[in-house]
Amino acid sequence: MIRHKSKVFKRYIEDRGLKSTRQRDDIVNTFLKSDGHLTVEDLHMMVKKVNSKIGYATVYRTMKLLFDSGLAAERKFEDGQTRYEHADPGEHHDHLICLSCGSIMEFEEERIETLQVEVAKRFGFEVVNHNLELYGYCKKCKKGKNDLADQH
Amino acid sequence: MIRHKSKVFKRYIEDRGLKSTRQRDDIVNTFLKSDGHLTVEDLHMMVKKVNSKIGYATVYRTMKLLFDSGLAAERKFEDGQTRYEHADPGEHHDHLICLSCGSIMEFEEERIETLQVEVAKRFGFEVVNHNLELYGYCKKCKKGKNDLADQH
DNA sequence: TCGCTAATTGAAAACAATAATCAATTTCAA
DNA sequence: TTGAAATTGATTATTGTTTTCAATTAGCGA
Repeated sequence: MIRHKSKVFKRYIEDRGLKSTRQRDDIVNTFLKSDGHLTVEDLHMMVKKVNSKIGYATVYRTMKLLFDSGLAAERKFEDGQTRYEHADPGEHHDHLICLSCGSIMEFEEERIETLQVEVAKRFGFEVVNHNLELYGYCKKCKKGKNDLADQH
Repeated sequence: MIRHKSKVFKRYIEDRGLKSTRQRDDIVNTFLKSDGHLTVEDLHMMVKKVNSKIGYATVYRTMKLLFDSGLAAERKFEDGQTRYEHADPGEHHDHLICLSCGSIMEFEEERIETLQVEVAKRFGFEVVNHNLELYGYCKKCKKGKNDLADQH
């Protein structure tokens, strides 16, 4: 899987006359091996373990390339920091975000998608993509909150 | 309506020992008389017509107060600029955002809300609020796009 | 392999949106 | 009226991201 995506990236780079560099490889590999919703800061920290003198700017630039190549998805949640996650073609999901611990969960719900398209149609609107985030408290944090409340 | 909301704000201000000032009144009135989804920049421009020497910072601060008082809702779309719209208690809606002309339309779809809660329940997640934005092309811009495509 | 040109890098500066600082001004309760 | 506390506007700081630019590097062709 990673191998394949690596190839896709190399192909993307070659196709537009860009160059393959050590830094790009390190960043791409780190991203492909990772999991979750990572900020540029997260990625920079991770890549530095492999290649200690990689700069922030290079991470930003490479993540843009990964995004453009279709391998990464950019997510902008309410905290204002862009996060990157693996993008799988044809796949789409939305997020549950815990306001207490910050954990991010993914879900798919075809029926919501269907209704979105239906609503858009009412407006003569053509949907290209969408964001749906549910903010609240995850199972663990909700429990904590209730325990706390119980003490009163 | 505006009268009433004005009162709510005055009440809010008094209740926490804050002071009523000319600047705040000007900003609040401008916001209450406005319509749509306004950035701080929009609001600043509008308020300056009434009170030409109001600073940016005061607009930021007052919008925070309007938000805290429940009269304004903060929306963060993908362009990274916070927008404010009127908040009506108990009311909630989502947005259609045109990628071409930037127009923002509102919609309500109870069935989507219901499904959201249902999904959250599957995760043991307690939803506090949510964002749903559909990005794409509005009726007018879609038409323009097609007309353009027809020429080829 | 060498050399050259264009792409890339990292550091630093620039940017944009927002927040915090602070001296001067204003509000409002006593 | 007055004085403590809040507010203002200008400016500076901050945060996340992008751009600039001189130095380095990749990779094609000889």
